Amino acid sequence: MTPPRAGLDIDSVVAAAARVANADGYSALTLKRLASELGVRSPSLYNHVAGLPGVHRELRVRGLSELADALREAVAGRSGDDALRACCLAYRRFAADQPGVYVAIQPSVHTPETDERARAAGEELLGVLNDVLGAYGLVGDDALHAVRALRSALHGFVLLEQTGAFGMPIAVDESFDRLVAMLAGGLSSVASD
Amino acid sequence: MTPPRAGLDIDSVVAAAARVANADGYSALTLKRLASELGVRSPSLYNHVAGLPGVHRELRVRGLSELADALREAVAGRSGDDALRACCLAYRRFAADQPGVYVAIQPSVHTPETDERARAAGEELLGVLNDVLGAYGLVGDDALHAVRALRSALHGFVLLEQTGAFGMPIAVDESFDRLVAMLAGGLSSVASD
DNA sequence: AGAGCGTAACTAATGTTGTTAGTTTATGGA
DNA sequence: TCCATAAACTAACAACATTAGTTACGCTCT
Repeated sequence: MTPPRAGLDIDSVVAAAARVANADGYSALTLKRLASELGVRSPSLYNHVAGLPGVHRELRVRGLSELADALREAVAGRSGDDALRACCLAYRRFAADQPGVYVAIQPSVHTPETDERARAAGEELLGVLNDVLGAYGLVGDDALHAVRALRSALHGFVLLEQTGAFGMPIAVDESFDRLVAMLAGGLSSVASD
Repeated sequence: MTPPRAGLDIDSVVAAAARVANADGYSALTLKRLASELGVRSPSLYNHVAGLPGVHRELRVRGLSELADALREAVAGRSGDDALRACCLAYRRFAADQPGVYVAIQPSVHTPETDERARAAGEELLGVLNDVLGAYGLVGDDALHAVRALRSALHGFVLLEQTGAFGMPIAVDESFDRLVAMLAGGLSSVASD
């Protein structure tokens, strides 16, 4: 029979979790579904991850890390408005390509941040954003507020788009372009004060 | 004994749902929890709402309507940047005061928009935002893109704040003020083109 | 090559939740 | 006062996560 020794490991489990979450939504990511995806019974997954919360944690860490990589790569060799724009596009593309993983990345209200790897990956991500804003000459509080504005705008747009809150998807690309332009303008005006 | 005729109706159920969601998070809103909150067994709730999905729908409709009211009230008698700022503050306050309801308001990816009342309440909300932006002289596509930018920024900020994604809550009020100022500036510059 | 051990898979069983079906009984209107 | 309606109940079932205990593959070491 097939079952004995399916050859799973953490990576293959997390990869399957990403597939399921991206295809059918984060809430469809159950152990049963994940197990069937891998040709295995659900208890077997406990040999590789710490239950469903463990799957969520692993997916979050992997997602944060991948997103940070994607942004870093998009920004490489650019600076100023050019870097900002590339960063924003890459951010949106990531969320569009991996909607389930993007949801998995988000911290939940009632679980502060217990995982060290997730914290580190989050720092990594913030670091990239800070580098992008560095070109605007923002330091101290200005940089803090700017990165919050950037994150808010990106996160909000991506989430609204993903949930279909914009209604008919008319000219969404154009809307995003204008949002990015508004951010660029806003950051420049703060920097020049 | 207490049980016979507890005197429930849809409103009391939805109100209890809001209490639970706000206090312990949206995911803590289970029928069991809700029933115990109301001094009743879970099947009894089916006399008033269509199961857990029904609770979610009702809470969403009520929340959208309340938010629209709050924004309309905040904006009343104001215009321009003044109205925009009041609107943003009210939006953020609503999310802070009723975090669980705010989550309930969001559409989910895999359920387009089947409820007519929710659709109407959503339109209502959009109407208020459009009115606020009306003062900037935005029409047609400009208005569409502007309202999307406004929603993105507000939604993103509120969600990041709510989930604690900003880390230490340092100067969050100041961050919000600057975001609103950036929006006001961005809208003015678009309008004057 | 064969024995032995670690580990990945399994089955069985439990607790929680959502849900349905069927039953009882309070309450308001004839 | 009686009865029809509706609001509560109990009982039972299905889906899921999880734990405990069992089986058997496959690598390593002689």
